[in-house]
Amino acid sequence: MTSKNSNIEHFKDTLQAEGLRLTSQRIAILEDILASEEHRECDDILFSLRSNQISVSRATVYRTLEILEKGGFVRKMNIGDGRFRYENKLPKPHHDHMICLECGRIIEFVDQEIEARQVHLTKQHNFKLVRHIHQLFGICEDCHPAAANKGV
Amino acid sequence: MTSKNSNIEHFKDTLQAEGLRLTSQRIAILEDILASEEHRECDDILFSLRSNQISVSRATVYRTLEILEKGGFVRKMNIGDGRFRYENKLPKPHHDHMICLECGRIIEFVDQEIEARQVHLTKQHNFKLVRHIHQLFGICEDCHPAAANKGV
DNA sequence: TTTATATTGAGACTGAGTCTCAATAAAGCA
DNA sequence: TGCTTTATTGAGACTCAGTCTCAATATAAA
Repeated sequence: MTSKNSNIEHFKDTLQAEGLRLTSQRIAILEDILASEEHRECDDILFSLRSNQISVSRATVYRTLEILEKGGFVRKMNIGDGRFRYENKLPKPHHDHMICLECGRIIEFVDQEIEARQVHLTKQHNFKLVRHIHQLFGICEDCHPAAANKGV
Repeated sequence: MTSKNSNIEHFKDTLQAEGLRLTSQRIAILEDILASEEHRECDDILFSLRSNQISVSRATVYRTLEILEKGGFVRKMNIGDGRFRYENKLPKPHHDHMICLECGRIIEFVDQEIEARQVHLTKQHNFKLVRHIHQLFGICEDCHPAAANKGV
């Protein structure tokens, strides 16, 4: 609760710094995102709000998501299927994703060696690294039970 | 020339194996792709064909690109800007991409350590790795000349 | 040739996301 | 508190890449 409130406070500050207003829609959207650990697309968020009797327009969700992304509250990601997903970014360190091609499940991972190699490689090309996308597509253990039984 | 013809032969075989027909449009599209080392979107290919007085419909380009992708002639990639790009894949080993946020330039790279870590990480999660996307976004040396002058 | 059927082109359609604009609601001020 | 200014909202029009439809055409095999 305290942390939730501090997030709302932080959001309020972010808005104020940009001359934006704190509206009930924006708070509702932020709270919905903070309450989820999933990687959801706009409509998932919209339907989640509606299931809580909160009616917001799709345009407002997109608009708020943009503000939240710029403010570092949300991470916008693209897994190549033509839709963007958004994940709660607040308490999380950087990570990349494994994506199951069968069930869509997303597993987060980080690897310091890979991170270091990226820096090394970009330096070699005199390329200023700003951000990266690293996605491993495959089949998760729930979707290939035979292999799962062979043990890790 | 010989290699180009062998590619067309290979394409012919691929089509035959699937019960598909060899049409002038399909050959023209494949030849255009083989002649380019760029990462182009559909319309780039379409305009390139037109500049050679070859008129093909956009739908046919998309349809052929799909066949070429399945046949391993072409790699379809998504750099997150809402459009797909296609690159000639034929003589090339696997590689990933650095993408300049300013000029759109694409630099190819491979790193065996990263490849190995990916395998290692997916094994840890009992995840069957099928393919991956690794994109490093940043500013290429042509777009930050000051930094370039400081040397590599 | 003829025939069966895959392919093509033109344009309608789809779907995610953006834009427009009148109505509404924050926020600062009297 | 009420007033005023102006940011925000919602609804739906719009955009744009990509897909689908279907009649006309072209390929491949007989």
